Amino acid sequence: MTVWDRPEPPTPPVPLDRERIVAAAVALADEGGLEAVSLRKVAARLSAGPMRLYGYIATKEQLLDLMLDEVHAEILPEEQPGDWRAALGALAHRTRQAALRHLWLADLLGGRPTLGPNGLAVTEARLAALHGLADIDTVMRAVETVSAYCTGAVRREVANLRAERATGLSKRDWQRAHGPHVTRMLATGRFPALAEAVHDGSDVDAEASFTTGLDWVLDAVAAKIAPPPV
Amino acid sequence: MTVWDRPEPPTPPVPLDRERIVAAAVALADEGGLEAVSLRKVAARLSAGPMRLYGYIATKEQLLDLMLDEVHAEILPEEQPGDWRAALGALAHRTRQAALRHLWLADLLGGRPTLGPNGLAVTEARLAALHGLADIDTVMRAVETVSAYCTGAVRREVANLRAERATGLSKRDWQRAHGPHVTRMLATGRFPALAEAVHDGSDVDAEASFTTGLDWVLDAVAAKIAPPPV
DNA sequence: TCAGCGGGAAATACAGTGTATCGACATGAG
DNA sequence: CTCATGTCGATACACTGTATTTCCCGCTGA
Repeated sequence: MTVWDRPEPPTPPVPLDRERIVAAAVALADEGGLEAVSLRKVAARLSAGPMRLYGYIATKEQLLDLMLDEVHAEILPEEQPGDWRAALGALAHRTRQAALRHLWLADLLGGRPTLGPNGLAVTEARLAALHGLADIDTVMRAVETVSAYCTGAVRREVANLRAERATGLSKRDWQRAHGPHVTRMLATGRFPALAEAVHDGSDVDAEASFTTGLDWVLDAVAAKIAPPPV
Repeated sequence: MTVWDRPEPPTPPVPLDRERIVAAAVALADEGGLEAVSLRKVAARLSAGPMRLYGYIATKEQLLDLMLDEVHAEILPEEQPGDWRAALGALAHRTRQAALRHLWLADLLGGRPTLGPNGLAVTEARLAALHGLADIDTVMRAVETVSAYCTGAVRREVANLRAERATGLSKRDWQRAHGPHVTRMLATGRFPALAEAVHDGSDVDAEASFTTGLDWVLDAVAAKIAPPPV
C-alpha cells in the first residue's frame, strides 16, 4: 500500500477544559439565545462528541452556572470608586451593560444563587462599597434591595427589547404591532390610568429609565445608612 | 356479531377551552415546576391528544403567556386601599405570595411583557394607586421601580428557597451543605466583607427582608411624589 | 515483539420534547 | 344515501439531555 492509499491518521482529540467549554457555550448563547445552547452544539463547536463534556460538567444546569459566573467577570469594574454610591451605581450599570451584550443574562439573573468566584466577587464588591457605613444587617438589606432592583429592571428592559425585535420594528411601531390587542383593551375603558400613561407618557430611553429608578433606590439607601440629622 | 362482540363506541372527545388547558398547565407546573409542563402532559391530563391543543394555542410560548396571566388574577386584590402606599405594598406582597404558591411564577416574572387582561389589570392598579399624585412620567417611573424591585426580590427569594430544598435541608444546614465550597472561598480572604456578612449577619426571615426592601423603595417613591417642602 | 489491558473518547441508545403532516372518522348538506 | 368538510388522533421528524456500550490507542509486562 502506497502512502497515498494510506488514510490520514485520525486527528487526536483536541484538549478540552472548562474554560473552552464555557466560552463556546457563551458564544452560542450570544448568537442564538439560551435556547441555542445544547450540549451537542457546544461539543460540536469544540470538535468533540457530546458525552465528552460530561468529564467537565455533571449536568447542563452546571454549564449554565458556569456561564453565569463567566459574565459576572465582566461586571466587576477594574477599580472600585471610593464613593459608595458611585460604586453601587457602577456595578448596577455594568450589570445592565453585560446583559445588553449577552441578552441571555437576563434569563439567568436572579434565577440561581451566584456562588462562583466571580459571582462572589461581585457580591463582595457590593458589600464592600457600604462596609462600615452602617451595621452589617442594614448593609445586607441595602445590597439586596439594590440588586433586586437591578435584576428586575434589567429583565424588564430585555423583555421589552425582545418583544420589539420580535415584531422587527422600532419602538414606535411596536405598540402599533401589538396595537390590535392592546388598543382594543385600552378602548374598553377598564384601564384608564394605563390608557393615560400610554397616551400621555413620554417615551424615555431605557437607559435613562434604568438610571432614574436606580437613583431613587440609591436615595433610599442613602437615607438609611446616613439618617438625616434631626 | 353479538352485542358482546361489538366494541364500545369510542368516547367522544371531551370539550376543551383555553381555560381548561391553562388550568391543567398551571396544575402541572405547581406540582413539578415549569419543566414538568409539556404539551403532551397537559393534553393527557385533559384526555386529549397533544395536537388538539394547537387549536387553542399556536405555540408553547403562548401557553406560558396564558399561565402567567392566569396567576396575575390572584395578584389583584378584591378591593384597592385608597392609600397609595398600602395599595402598592399590597400588590407587591400579593405578587410574592402568588410566587410562593406557584414557584414557577418566579421563572416568568419580568421575563415577558404582561399584555393579558389580568396583567394589564395589575399594571392598571399600580398606576391607579399613584394617579394624580404626580405627573404621568414620574408615576410611570415609580411603578416601574417598585415592580422591578418586586420581580428581583421574588426571584432571589425563590432561587434561595429552591437551593435550600435541593439540599433537602433547613436553612441553617444549607450553608454547611454548600460549605465545602463557600467556606473554602471565604477562607481565601478574598471576600472579607462577604465573610463578615455571613459570619455576623443575623438571618432574618425572607418575608421581613422583602418587606424592608419594599419599604425603602416606597420611601423613595414617597420622596419623589411629595417632595419635602423646602 | 507481542499479549493483554486499562482508560478515555465516540457511538449508540433511550425516553422525552415541540411541532408538521397525514389519515380516518363523524357529522351535516344535498 | 352519498359526498364534502372539518376536526381529532396517530404518525413522523428533528432535536434534546443523559446512560450505556463499544471501540481503539497507547501502555505495561513478559
